[in-house]
Amino acid sequence: MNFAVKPRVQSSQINGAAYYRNLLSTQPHPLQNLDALAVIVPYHRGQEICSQGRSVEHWYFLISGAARRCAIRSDGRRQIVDLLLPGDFFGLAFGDQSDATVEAVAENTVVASYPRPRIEVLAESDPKIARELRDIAFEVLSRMETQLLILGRITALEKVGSFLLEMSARLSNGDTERIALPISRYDIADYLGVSVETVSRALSHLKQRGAIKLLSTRTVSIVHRDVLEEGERDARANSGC
Amino acid sequence: MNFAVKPRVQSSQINGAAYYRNLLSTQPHPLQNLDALAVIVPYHRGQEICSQGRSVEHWYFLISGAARRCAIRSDGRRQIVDLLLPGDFFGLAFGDQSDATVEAVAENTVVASYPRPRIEVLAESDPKIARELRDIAFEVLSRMETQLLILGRITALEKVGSFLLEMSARLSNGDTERIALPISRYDIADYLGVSVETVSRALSHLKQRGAIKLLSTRTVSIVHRDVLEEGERDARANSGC
DNA sequence: CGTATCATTGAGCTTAGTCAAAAAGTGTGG
DNA sequence: CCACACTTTTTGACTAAGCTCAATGATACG
Repeated sequence: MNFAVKPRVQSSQINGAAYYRNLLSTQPHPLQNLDALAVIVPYHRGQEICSQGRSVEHWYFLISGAARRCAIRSDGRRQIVDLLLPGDFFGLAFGDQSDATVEAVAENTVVASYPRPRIEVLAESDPKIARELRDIAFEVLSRMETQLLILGRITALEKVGSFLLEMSARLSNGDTERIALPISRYDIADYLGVSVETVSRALSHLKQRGAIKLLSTRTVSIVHRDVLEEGERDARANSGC
Repeated sequence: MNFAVKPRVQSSQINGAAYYRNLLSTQPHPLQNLDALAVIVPYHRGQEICSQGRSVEHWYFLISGAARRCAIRSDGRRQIVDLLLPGDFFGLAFGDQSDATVEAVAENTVVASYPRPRIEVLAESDPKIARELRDIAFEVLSRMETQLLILGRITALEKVGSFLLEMSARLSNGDTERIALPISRYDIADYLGVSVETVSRALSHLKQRGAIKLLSTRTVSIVHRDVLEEGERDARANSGC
């Protein structure tokens, strides 16, 4: 009973384990030296990666796909407190109070998990590893701060705008103006603390105004970054000329 | 030009330096062993403790008083992204993008600052210190997460309610039902992402309903914790009987 | 090809923001 | 100690942004 969720390895076209291990080694990240300790597991869409209890036992690294960390309120409402994209670490220090669980949001989300006790022990003897763990914590801190700044914005238009900019920055695949949103409108809504309808309306609004293009429902192309940053306010001044 | 802001030591009733150093040593915290390295400085209300530039050079520990970390938006609106209370560390890893500055919010806010390069060097050779730094990072992470959960709440009543509960938990001076709010309504508003008037109304509402008592404008006594947790929703059910 | 989920759009209602003014503290100097 | 100016807090009236409910289109998936 090591894993509460039993993940099936999808040996679709390629030999799973070896392929993912290679994927991990080619992606530069702080714990590179500890990759031998990592267990690599692919998850299905919606599958639980870790829940409150297990989070203290491992550090996780998202190799591919996407995941969300959710907190469920007493009223049944869901809040997405963290969005995990390729290259992100998670699972370090979930608040004691928030019983947050992490779920895969894309099909075939691949996660490497490092056993916490082992890396702690290694950090005791290897200051380089200790420093890397610290750097990872800072990285997570910075991600949370970004999220905090987005949530603190007032209008829905601003929130959606800065969300798109954040996605653009974090999914930077060379071509930064074209974003493949990894999550549904529902997820965006719960991530930004607004209703689904409002997210949809904000996107339509931005599209109508020419700030973005919707190549498909999940693919956004940014036309005018400045409009996304500033929300409604200065939009008149910008579109007026 | 070590300090951009020149703080005057207030040798009010007691010898400043020695008094604060004693205060620091009596307050248990992770970097206790490094207190000899710390520079202890008292600040006036509104005084800047550190700005974006300086934040990378030091780790800070708030000994007494209170401070706020603010980000100023392009539209001039202020967001308080972190509230520092006695026992809190800060200054570790401000996001690159948020040019946040930390300001004292109470008169005579005393802060210990540890030079970052020095402690980094020490962490290289002492795994115990390395671990303590990590623990501090997790502590900050947990604080940010709490803030994220509060900001994610929908109604203003819920936000104010959970803010009071957070204050109650963090200012736990034995008597947890009586809270001495360290910040103004304006600050609360910018911390929760609502307007001042809304904060005031929410407090009045909670008072009228009997969930809290306002002993003075800045002193709140919690009567019914459950109402604060749940916001409006179940309030009828609770007060109805 | 049908079904379920996701996305968009509209109409009415509620909440919170804005503007404005009064009330309550706070601190200063006479 | 009081009067004064200043800030903070509260309350009211109006307005607007976003939520809810509801219906329709689009997509994905078996």
